[in-house]
Amino acid sequence: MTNQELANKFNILGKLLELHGENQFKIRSYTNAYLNIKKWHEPIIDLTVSELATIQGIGKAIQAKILELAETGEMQTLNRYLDKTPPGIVQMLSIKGFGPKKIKVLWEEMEIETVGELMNAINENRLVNVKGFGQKTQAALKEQLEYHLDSQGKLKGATALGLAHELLSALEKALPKVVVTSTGALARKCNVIDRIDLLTTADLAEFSTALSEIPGVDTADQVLNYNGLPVLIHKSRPEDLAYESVRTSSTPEFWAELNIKKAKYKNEAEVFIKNGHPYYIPEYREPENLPFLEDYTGENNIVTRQDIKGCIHNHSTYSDGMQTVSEMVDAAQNLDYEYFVITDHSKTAIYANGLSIDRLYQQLEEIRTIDQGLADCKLFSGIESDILADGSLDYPDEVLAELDVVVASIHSGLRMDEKKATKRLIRAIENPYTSILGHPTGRLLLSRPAYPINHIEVIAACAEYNVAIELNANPSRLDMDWRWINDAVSKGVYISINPDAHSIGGIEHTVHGVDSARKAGLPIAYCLNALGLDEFEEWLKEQHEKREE
DNA sequence: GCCGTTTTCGGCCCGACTGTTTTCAGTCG
Repeated sequence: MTNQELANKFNILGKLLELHGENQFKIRSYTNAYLNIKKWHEPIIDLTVSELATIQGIGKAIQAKILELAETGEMQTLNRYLDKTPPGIVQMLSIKGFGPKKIKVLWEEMEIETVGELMNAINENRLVNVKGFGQKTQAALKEQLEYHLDSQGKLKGATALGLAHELLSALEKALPKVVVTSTGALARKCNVIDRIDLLTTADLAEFSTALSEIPGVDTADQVLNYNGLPVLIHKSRPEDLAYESVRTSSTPEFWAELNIKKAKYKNEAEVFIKNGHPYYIPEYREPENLPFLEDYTGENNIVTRQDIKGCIHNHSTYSDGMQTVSEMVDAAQNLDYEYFVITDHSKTAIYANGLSIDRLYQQLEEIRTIDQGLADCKLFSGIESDILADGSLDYPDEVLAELDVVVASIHSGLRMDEKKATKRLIRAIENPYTSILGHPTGRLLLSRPAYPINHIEVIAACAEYNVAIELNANPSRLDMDWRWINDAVSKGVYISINPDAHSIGGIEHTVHGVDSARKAGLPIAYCLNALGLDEFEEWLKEQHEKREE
């Protein structure tokens, strides 16, 4: 059990207690335990009682519950509360903008116990008369609920890729002589996936038998699924494999545009070349790329993980990271990064232990000392500065001037219309201290929609003010969306593929960002952190000159 | 439920934002 999974148990327990009107401070204790467990630097589940006791906010009762989870995988207290709460109510707890207090009111006063009943009540305009609710709350809730329902049955790309990988390994073991590959949205490395597509030359009956014997595969519910994700099998004759591989991995719109003749081909590349196309990598086979086919630079010019030389936007224990600056940069050095940028949260991000000016200076000194001791990796200073409501940054200019890199991001006040959000972002982009615009739309895939922005205007502003745009590589964000990359590249804007790492393990989120960037065929030359150290320092010099103009 | 003691129980307590209120409650990052 990972710390995140363990922490989630206490988070849900806290929310359930709140639903059932328990003591506020008890609830706070569980919520504290959730926060502390989530960001602990080693696996909590392996710790002994005396080790657990050293963690702030973990007292006797919570120690016992962790031990119980370690031994049995269950927590009786949690089970008891789950038993006396309708599943629909538990489900509602995961809808953003809708907390235990509001759910409790609806449950007790309206006797709403399922998501369907909730949707009905909203559609019949019945929530506006409930105390504490009103027109706006009802409308916001409807929006969140629709997003929530739309997210059901879907997985983030990184999670689905992991699942598919397991399934393929098991299949290869069971059927060593036949070809099985993933195709469809998995092959395109989509950000969100709702189905596993497999392509095989196996006999279907034999394949189905092998499949049904793999743990996690369920055929009972009409639709074949693996751990809840539907599985679709595409059958190919061996001689059609290359053709079928391109066909099934392309979206129908992209495939139609290609006009491929049905014939025998040796491999995917031949399918494209013999039909007068460059080899389009699987990730790229999306309709949104059709208007930009002329800009396709070819497989060898598209960014890969190996091209990424620097690691920008990382957190440490100074704010909400799990590891120290020194531990983080050591890990980066082991991964052969040429440079590493620490950008902890700024002072407004109180929830994330954002840095006061004093602590920022303290960290700056530490960064400079550590950097002097590094042989193969350059450590830069930075900040992830909150963009405040009016678009200004979070520290005075003379403080920002001390830093190598400023990533400017919005973390609060997310409910904005397009006009307000665009204006707020552009004001931050115009700030001469801003070097990179962080996660431009604030989306959390499958959990929180993006706030709307006019991305054309935002990208144009980045071009004008020489600001790079982040592609946040956290699999929950992947923001900016890859669909906007073609426009950014055409305007000469650098894309920075940043892990937003909060732990050593988070550093390699970078691969998911690369997957997403490849969907737009991002050329290496337009990826900021594909620059080598010398070129990156040149770019920093430009950034700093901007400050003096 | 946790913490920190004046060692046996009282205090604990993000701030911004929003929408509902008419001074506050709920939710979020």
